[in-house]
Amino acid sequence: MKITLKDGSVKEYQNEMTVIGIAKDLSEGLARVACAGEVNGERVDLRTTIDKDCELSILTFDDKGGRDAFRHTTAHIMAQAIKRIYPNAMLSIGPSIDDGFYYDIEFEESVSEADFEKIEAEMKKIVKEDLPIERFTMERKEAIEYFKGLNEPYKVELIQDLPEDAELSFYKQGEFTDLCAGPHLMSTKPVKAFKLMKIAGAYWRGNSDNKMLTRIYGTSYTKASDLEEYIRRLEEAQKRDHRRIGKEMKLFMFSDEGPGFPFFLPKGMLLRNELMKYWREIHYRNGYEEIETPVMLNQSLWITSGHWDHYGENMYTSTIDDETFCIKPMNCPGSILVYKNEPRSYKDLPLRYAEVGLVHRHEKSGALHGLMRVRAFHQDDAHEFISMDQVDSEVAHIVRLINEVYEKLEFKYHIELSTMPEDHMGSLEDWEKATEGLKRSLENLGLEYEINEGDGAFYGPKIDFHLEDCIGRTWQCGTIQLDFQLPQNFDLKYIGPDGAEHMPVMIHRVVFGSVERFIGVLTENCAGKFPTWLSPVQVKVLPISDKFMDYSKGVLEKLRDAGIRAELDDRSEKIGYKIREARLERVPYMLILGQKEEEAGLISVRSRFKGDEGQKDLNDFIKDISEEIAKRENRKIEVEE
RNA sequence: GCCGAUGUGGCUCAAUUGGCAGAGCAGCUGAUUUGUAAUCAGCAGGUUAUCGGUUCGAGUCCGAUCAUCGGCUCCA
Repeated sequence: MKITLKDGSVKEYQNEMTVIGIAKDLSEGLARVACAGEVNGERVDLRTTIDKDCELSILTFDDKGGRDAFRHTTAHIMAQAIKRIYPNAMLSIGPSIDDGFYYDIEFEESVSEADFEKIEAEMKKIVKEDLPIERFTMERKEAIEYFKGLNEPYKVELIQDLPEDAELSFYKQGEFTDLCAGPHLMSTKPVKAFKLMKIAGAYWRGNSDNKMLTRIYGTSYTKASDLEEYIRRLEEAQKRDHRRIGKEMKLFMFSDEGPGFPFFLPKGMLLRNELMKYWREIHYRNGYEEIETPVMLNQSLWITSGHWDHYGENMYTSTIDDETFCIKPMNCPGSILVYKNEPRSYKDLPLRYAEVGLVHRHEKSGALHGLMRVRAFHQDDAHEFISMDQVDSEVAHIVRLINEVYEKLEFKYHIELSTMPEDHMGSLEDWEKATEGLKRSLENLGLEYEINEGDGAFYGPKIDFHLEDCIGRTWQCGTIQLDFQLPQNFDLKYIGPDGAEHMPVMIHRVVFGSVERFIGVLTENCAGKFPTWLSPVQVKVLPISDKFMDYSKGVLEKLRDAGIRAELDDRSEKIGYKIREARLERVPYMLILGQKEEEAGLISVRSRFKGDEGQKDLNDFIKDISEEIAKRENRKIEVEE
């Protein structure tokens, strides 16, 4: 048989071979680090026998497939350890994930992180026992009886839900056997470096009507040093947490009196206002007109829009003169009222109404997360009224706009297309038409996207833009939603070139999403070192001693006259101390002023980008920094921090 | 909302089996007048999240509530 390897070379063997056998034949070194194999694109065990021509890759920990096998084996080791300590624990599922693995387990007793130590100790023993891992299959009936006998109801349910003809594979290591598709390592021995990370509740099958199981997260590496490096990286990432930086830089705060309601502090307001100034410029340039609609509107409006039906329990309400008013959770009905305020013509389309609206949504207490998930936030919304044949060009127009903003701020993002949810309005036909329209637009633009089945808005499918936070969680920011429902509910019309009435299509879209969330992501992306144009304080003036205070005040005044956000550190402290503090405040530029500068009529510039930039003429500096700000440059940091 | 954890000056954290609530930083006052990541000294700052209980005695033990953190569910 002929085996085609990853590098394209072909190996020939007379007899059948196992994957590990071929690996050994290729090199002993490779065999030692091999975790799994991939035969014609399908992941297999190292113990799998190959008896015909195929393409084969040997997967190591450096390959995703190898890493998955390694972590999955670690999950089994953890489960085995847990069954030794808690014989009555019932196992459900335990997959590998991006940076480790987890196992969902029902415990009789309450287990907490305090128990990790003894579980890890037992895991160490299992690794040391060097248990060979064997794979075998069982008949469905036999398998069900087997797990019933072990009192593993979740396993029984998993088997029962598999198709009748599915092959049921099992992995056995020592006294422990688990239902598992594999692949797995050859033995427990290579799992040298592992750590249980956290414990959390997780609903069985991800359904909140089901029982909550205990999920234990862990991770593992082939070397202890890699595990340490991973933990160190996590700690580094935590320093970028926007909640921490927001506190350090005095950008925003929260109070027990308003859970989920952010307070913006002076420095945070400067940042937000700059961001919105930029937003208004690009929206004006892209043909948007800004409006503002009321924060509260009569409940009847929300009944017509469908929000009351689909979302009522998350809306804040108030009673005024015996009538119920709802605090808006979205801006769209307000925009619709503006649309209906006058007769519309096809010549008005696309009509783009932008609104930075303050919306309130009663998010569940457990869902709140810093600025990322709040109960009151500003949506940089726009509602567009277009004709059916403008869908493609308008979606492309918006995608380009979002892309421009994300690139300006150097964000990485991925796109998801979300389709019809169970709880929805409107006909299947409309949904298909809208979904196809969005797909077509993305494909015309040549953009990659994932499909997120059933995750659309109740009134239409959507394109979502997801940004990453400091520890790799993704947050939906930009979104483009196509809507045929609200125009119907509100009986929207425009007069076409044929003189007849037509119904417009609505697009709901945001670029930042929630301004608050966007600031959170932005903060974590740059670790608080905002580009100069967004920095709350752009220049800090630092006199060497009080003797140079007058000169420094003159410099400060000139900076401020030029529209630069500058502050003076007028404390009687040493220069090293003032520099240290300005750096902790993440101020991009420091001007150090002493005898030399005053005598020469110059300034000494120290920046976060290049460190000491030497002496300069103040007017030259103002010219340079003003240009950097006006162009909204993202100046690169060239010095070691 | 659910599971688990946490809550002590503005911030970061101490406080032995239940036994006098403490430190550093920040703040204030004074001295120092400083050349590129922390000058020195003094002062002030607390109903230990809130409410209740056990106890001679509670930051510590128990219960409830609130908030926060990590997940799960949810996110129109």
